[in-house]
Amino acid sequence: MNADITARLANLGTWQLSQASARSHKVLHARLARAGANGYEYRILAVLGDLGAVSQADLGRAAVLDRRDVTHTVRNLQARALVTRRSDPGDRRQTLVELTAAGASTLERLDAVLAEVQTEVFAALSADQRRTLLNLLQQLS
Amino acid sequence: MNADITARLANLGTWQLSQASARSHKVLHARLARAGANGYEYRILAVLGDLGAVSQADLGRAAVLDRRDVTHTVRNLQARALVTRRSDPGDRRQTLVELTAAGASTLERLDAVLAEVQTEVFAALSADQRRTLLNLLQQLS
DNA sequence: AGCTAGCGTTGGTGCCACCAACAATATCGG
DNA sequence: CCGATATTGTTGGTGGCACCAACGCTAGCT
Repeated sequence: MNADITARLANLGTWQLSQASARSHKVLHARLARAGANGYEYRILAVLGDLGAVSQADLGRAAVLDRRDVTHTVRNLQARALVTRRSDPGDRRQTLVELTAAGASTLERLDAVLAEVQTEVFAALSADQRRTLLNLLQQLS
Repeated sequence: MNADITARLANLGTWQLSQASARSHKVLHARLARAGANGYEYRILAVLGDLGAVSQADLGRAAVLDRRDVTHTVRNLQARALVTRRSDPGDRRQTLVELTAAGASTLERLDAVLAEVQTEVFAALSADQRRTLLNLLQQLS
């Protein structure tokens, strides 16, 4: 599989990191797509699941999404009746976003997808190795 | 920095892997852009540096690039006089691509950029930790 | 000879991360 | 209180990356 890759690339740590991530993303993206969602959508639903009603700005911070992507994605989720939006009476600049019941059940479904993806992506590692890997990745930041 | 991220995301191994990769990519992309190149271009130049004259198909295999992206990118590199293209007399389906002298010196420059990026991206880890990380990432494939 | 595979071209797509400019609202400091 | 600055959300993008359909030409296999 890796036999043909040129050594100049294969020897780069950043290449190995990006290839591992690309493989992971491929699995995740295919599974999310099959479930009718993309990465931004899951991220937003996940934040709303954790935090309840939250402003778009806080949503973007918690999901690490640019506010323009929050606007685009929330608009799309609202069109699919997965979230609602209302002006925040306490701060008229803000719009509060909240899961609908349909949104909450979609999130549950997607959470299960994400859990399967973790199992699949990290299948080749022991629990110990996986912990080591994730600790090292965190240490990179 | 990570204080605001929602736990549902932060606890996913795939999230941690993609965030680490995104940070790495951000550094790499900024440095390549400053040097006048992008990821696909560096990959192709790197393969040509390793292998010499090579068909586009082999180029794509060695750089892990779709053949259409090979065509697009090689065309662009040729327009910038960094590579040449000629029909392969031994197989008339194939086009051989080769670095020009300008291409070779651009590759040298970019190799130095890539080396600096490795240093920067993995700065937070000891040599031992880095080796462990890269071994684990490889084991994922 | 006929069928299949490989090659390169042309021209895309969606996802992701990133951004300029604007109007409305809130906060801060004098 | 007022002016300056910051925040918020919208509108509408961009480039990089990974991925792909369809075609004509060439090569390999039976």
